[in-house]
Formats: sequence, C-alpha cells, structure tokens
Amino acid sequence: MEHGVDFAALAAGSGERPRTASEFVQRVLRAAILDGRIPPGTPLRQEALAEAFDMSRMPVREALRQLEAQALLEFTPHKGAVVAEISIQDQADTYLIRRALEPVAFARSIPHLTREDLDRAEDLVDDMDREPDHGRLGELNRRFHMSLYARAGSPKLLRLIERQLVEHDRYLRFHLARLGRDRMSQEDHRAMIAAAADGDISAATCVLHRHIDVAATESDRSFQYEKQ
Amino acid sequence: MEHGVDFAALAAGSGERPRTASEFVQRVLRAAILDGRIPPGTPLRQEALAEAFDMSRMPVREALRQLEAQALLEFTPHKGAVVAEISIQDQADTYLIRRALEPVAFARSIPHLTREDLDRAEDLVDDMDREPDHGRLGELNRRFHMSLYARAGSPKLLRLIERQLVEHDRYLRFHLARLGRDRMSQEDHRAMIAAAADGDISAATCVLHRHIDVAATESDRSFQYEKQ
DNA sequence: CATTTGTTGATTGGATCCAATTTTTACTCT
DNA sequence: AGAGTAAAAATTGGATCCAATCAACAAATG
Repeated sequence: MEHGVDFAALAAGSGERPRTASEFVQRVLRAAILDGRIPPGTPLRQEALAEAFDMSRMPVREALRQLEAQALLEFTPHKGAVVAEISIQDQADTYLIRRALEPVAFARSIPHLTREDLDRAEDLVDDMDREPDHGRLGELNRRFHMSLYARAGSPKLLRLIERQLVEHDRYLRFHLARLGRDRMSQEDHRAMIAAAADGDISAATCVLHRHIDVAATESDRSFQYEKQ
Repeated sequence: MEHGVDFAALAAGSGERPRTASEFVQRVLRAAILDGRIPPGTPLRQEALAEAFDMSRMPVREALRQLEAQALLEFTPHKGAVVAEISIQDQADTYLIRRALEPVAFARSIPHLTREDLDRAEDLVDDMDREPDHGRLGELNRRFHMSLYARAGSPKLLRLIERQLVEHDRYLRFHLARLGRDRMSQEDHRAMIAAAADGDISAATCVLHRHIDVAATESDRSFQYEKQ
C-alpha cells in the first residue's frame, strides 16, 4: 500500500471483463487515472499490479505501454512508469485545443443533424440534471458534446475531440468539487441544441465558443483553488 | 515474403539503436509505415518480425501495442495487427485538424520568437531546397513548421500538432510523386517567416491558412491520382 | 571528511514455454 | 458434389524464468 492506492479493489469491482487480460488492466487503470483514484506521480510497479489483478506481469506490461502511448503514463527505461502529472498549463492547453476543434466539428455537423440526434442530446442533458454521481457526469457531458458533432463526417477529427474530452475528465473533478454540478452551464447545453435545431451555425458555434471559454476560466480558478 | 515487405532489410539498416529492443522495433516499423514501405493492410506477424529483427516475440509485441495506440496499426484479439488503412477522408481530416490548430499555435508563438528561431526556420527552408531525398522532406517540413510554433508556450498543443504532421507524412509521398518538390510552396514558407519577423500575426496566420488549404486541395488530387 | 568505487537488492527488459483462440484442412454424411 | 463438422495447423495471449540495468548503501582512498 506504498502509495495509498488499493489496486486490488480497483481490479475487483469493474464491469464486465473484455476479451483479453491486457485490455482489462488497461481500462481499469485508465479509468482510475482519469478520475483521480490513482493520483499523478504514482509509480506503477508491474509486480504489484500483477499481484493485485491476479495475473502475470506480461499483460500488465502491455497495458502500461498502451497507457504510455496515450500520454497517461511516463516511462523511463529500466525505471518503470509513473502516472503523468497534471498541471494548470496542461488544462489550459486542453481548452485551447477544444476551442479550436469543437466549433469546426459542430459547424460541419449541424446541417446533417437529425431530429433523433437532437432528442438524444436533450436526453443526455436531462440525464446530467439527474445523475447523482459526480464521477459519471464527465461521461455524460462527453457523450452530449459528441452527439452534437457526430454528423460532421470527419471520424478522425471526432476521435481527436473525444480524446480531449476524456483528458478533460482528469480536471473536471476539481471543477465539480468547487462549484458542484449546478454551474456546469446546462443553459449553454440547451442553447446549443436550440441553435442547432434552427440550423443557425454561427449562433451555435458562438455559444460553444463562450461555453468553452467560461469553462476554461472557471476551471483555471478551480485548479488553483485545489492546489491552494 | 508473403506481402512483399523485406522486414530483415528494415531491421538491418537503420541508424543508432535506442536503449531497448522494443523501442528499436517501434521506431523502425513506425518510419516504414509512415513512408509507405510497409503498405496499409499489411498483416504484421509477430513471429516473422521477431525473426527479422533477431529477437524474441516479446519486444515486438510491445512495439506493436504502442503503434496501435498511435493509430498506425489495428489490432483484433487473437488475430493480430494490420497496418492501418489510409483514405482520402483521413487525409482531409488531417488537414481540417491542422487548419484549426496550427494558426492558433503560430499566433501565440510569434510574439515570443527570437532571431535565432527565425534563422533556424530559414535554414530549414534552405535545407528543403537542397535535400535530394524525398523521404526526408517530410521531416524537414515538420521541423520547419514546429520551429515557428515552438514559442507558443503550449506543450500539449505542440505535441498534438506534431502528431498531425507525422501522420501527414503518410500522405506526403503521393503529393511528391505527382508534383515533385518544386510545388511544396517554399514561397509560403518564406512568407510565413517574413510575417513572423514583422510580428504581423494576422498576415502570418493568413498565409498559413492559405498554405494549408492549398496543400489540402492539391493532396486531394494527388491521392485520387495515385488511386486512379 | 568528501569522493569514488564495489556490492547488493529491487525492478524492468527479454527469452522461452504453455494455453487459448482462430483459421484452415480434411472428412463424413446427405 | 456440397454443406456441415471435426481435427490439425498457425497465431496470438499469458506465465515463468533469466539477464540487464538502476538505486542505495557500505567501504576504501585521496
């Protein structure tokens, strides 16, 4: 229990197992890193993880390599992996990237959005109002945004945006801890749906721009608050 | 030699070896995939690669996993890895992403560019004029662009852009095969340096926008030409 | 006393072997 | 002959073992 993280508990309670052990480890660790259960800087010892997951070191190694390629870990040869640090700079960069990419996807998607797409987006906003678990808000928020961009016809762009939203989750919990769910700008979300329903691209992207900018400045405060 | 790729030759002639065998394999395969020596769709058999690189299957496996996380391979459990396909859609998306991200980085970088940065950028443009090997033009072009964005103060944004430029390399050779180096818009490159030297952000980003748009439409033609 | 040099323990990198899964081949039955 | 099925081959996933490397500490030397 060197670093206060109960890896065995992580390994135990976690949905259905994928086909391979390696992928299982990868998903569990990924989720735990994103929501902060494994804090930045934690060294991940292969032997300890293998024992906690009750398997050999090999699938653990493969999982760690994949997480490294996703920039969630940092490897040093013969020294092993540590959870990548988070920083206010990184958070700011995430918003900078989202601000550049998401309006493009939104603008390209709006002309092809169907009634079903908009209904699904609205359902997700409602779900967010009801969801009691802060940890799951990130996923709902992500699915909401992605549902509005889904018709952009640019799979690679969408994958990239989704990745930014996932990395954003690493910081979202600070935001929620300080302000709670109420300030998650549900009005912005509904305004985006309305503008998209009207086919008003400039209005929609304008709301989105503001939405991301507000989130950026608020999250900046939340991060500084968290770190004193 | 099932798929006409001489893996042993790849393994043999390739610069200095990194610390670990896994990283060596990763770099060699990555370079070969990017410049098309291993064509899209090629299945990568662990046993064959291990023999070609004269090592066991294990470092090969780790390398393949990392390349998968970089979206250069696609894995199917118990079936193995194949080189990711390229498509005109993917190429278009790459330009869409570059168009959204690079001007942001350039605008943020310009106020902090030093004389040395600009000199280095100019050297790289000159190098591109002289470089006889088409395969290396991609790297020089990448380094040129990155040198202009280097002072943006957004490491994560820069990593993302560099990744796009690397993936761009997979398509660049079609462009060069059709038009040759002459049309690589060296004038744009020099115009970008000049505008940056003047501190004229809007002029610089304008040139960059046009530069990317022209490259996008030309590359689109090159791709269709290549595939008939 | 500071610095350097072995030495030991811990940890990762790599090799080899075994198990699980998929694909192919061969065979049977209609 | 053709479809379906069972056995065999090929290939990947996982376990175990050994080697290489790094960190910490002790001892020797200036």
